[in-house]
Amino acid sequence: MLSSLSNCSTSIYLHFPHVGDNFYIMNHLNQIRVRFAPSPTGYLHVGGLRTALYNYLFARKNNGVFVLRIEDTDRARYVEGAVENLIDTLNWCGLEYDEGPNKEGEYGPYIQSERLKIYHEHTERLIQTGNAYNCFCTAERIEKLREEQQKRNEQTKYDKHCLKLSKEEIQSKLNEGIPHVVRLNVTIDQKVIVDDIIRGRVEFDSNLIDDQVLIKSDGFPTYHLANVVDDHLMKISHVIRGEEWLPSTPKHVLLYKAFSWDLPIFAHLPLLFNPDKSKLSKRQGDVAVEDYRAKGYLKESLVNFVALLGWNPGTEQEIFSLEGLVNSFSLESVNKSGAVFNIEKLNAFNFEHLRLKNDKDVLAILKELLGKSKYANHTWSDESLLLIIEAMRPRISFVKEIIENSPYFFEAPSTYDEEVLKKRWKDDSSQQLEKLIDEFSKLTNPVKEQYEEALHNAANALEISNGKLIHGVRLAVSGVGGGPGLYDMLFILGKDETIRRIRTAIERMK
RNA sequence: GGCGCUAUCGUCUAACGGUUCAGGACGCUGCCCUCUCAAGGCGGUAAUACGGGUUCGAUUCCCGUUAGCGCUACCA
Repeated sequence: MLSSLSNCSTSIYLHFPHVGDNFYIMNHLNQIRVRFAPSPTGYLHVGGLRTALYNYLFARKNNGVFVLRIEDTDRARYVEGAVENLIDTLNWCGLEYDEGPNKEGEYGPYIQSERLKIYHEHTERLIQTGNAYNCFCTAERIEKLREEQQKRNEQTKYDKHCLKLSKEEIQSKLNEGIPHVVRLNVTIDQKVIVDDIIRGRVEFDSNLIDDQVLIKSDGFPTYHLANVVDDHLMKISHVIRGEEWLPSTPKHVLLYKAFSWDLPIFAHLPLLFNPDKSKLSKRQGDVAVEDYRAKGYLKESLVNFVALLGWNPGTEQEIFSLEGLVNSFSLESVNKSGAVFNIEKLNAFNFEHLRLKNDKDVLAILKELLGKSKYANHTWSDESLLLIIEAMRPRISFVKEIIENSPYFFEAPSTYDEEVLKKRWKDDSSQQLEKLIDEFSKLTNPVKEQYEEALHNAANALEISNGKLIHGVRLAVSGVGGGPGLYDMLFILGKDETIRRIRTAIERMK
């Protein structure tokens, strides 16, 4: 496919800074510096989280620096409060950056809209060296050009029309204040090589690369210019980003070349997909980290799950803390192929991480949820909430399920599950439970074993099996057929409440 | 259309040419345990897209086909 290029007059063989098997030993940079460079569109996409995470892990693993840079060069997409939200979400995930907004390092500012002067100075250099030029073409002309090219089934690209303008013409147009952009002057017939840690060597034909706009007519740089200038100035050693950037990387390579700058090392991450393998999008479920946070996912599970989408430690371990991920992570073991974001597995991770959490943390979450629930006016002692947590933890994947699945710990049942009623409540149930109430009444401050003993006594006296009583009590006390062990439930509810609920049930079954 | 990337169970993945009738996890499912629901234990289900090479030997290397995805903006 590249045979037509075999007689190219020039080839760019770019500096490929790897030594032996170790990509990380670099000649020109002695410090690992990576960046996460989102555009503030309002929320953190889970794909963005994965990119941020890999950058973070790589930095931490290699004693490097993790930079957060805000790419807000598209004024049309500006969203109020997006940067604050982004930082908040990143912090919630535990991905603390070393340099960035509100945490200035040597290479700031870290918000691109505050770096306009830098981009213009660099663009001026490019124009002077002939690597870029002013373009005064109207949107209409470009549109028409594109249409014609499409009609002829040609590659759609700018025709370098304004490159032919004389110095005088340019100056006079500039003086007239005619709107213009600055374009990259891509030389033809070159082979542009991108070396990527994950994908190996990828070659591009420069004839297929458009004279990319570098500075828009509003004076803001495009991503292509800004990211190259900033990555260089911020001494970024490794550019770790999504695969959607791979096709425009040759443009970036050409820019580095035009500036006579060394290349960073590239690593293009595989994409995340919807269940139908299309690019992960809002239409098919939640894509914002904030959504998962709101739904009660633990940051530990989200981070752990997302880490394993495209990377694995080479062992069979799946459950990791953030520290564990740092220790095991390497860019070489990142996969090439995209991965489906599978909620079921995320849920399973939440289940696992929920049981790894200590009681105190779960208690804090539960109290927060209760405060936002219909039980906001009630208060429970930490002691009893801890007992509820202990009873429910093996049965849930989310803390909120304690409230959803076992409301009977917080209020008496108002209805009884019909199916269970049919199956477990017989004609003689009421009478049997009366006997049980007698036994329970004899107890003072009973512990769970005493409930068991009392129930046993009642069953013996009635000459029935324990099971007969147990199911009836469970239903009377909880309204449902499932849940923690009966005696645990009774102990948590307490003697008085237990008896009250059994009485209510007997009354209502009449 | 052009360019590029990718291709192992439904999904996430392991296997870095040969201890593989392809391993683990999620899901689904059977049994055990059990006062229920879970959890847990022990099983089961299910994959190398297709076709050519290279090789004594290909999931693994090469080529092609097919499919999926990405990019093709004065968006990132």
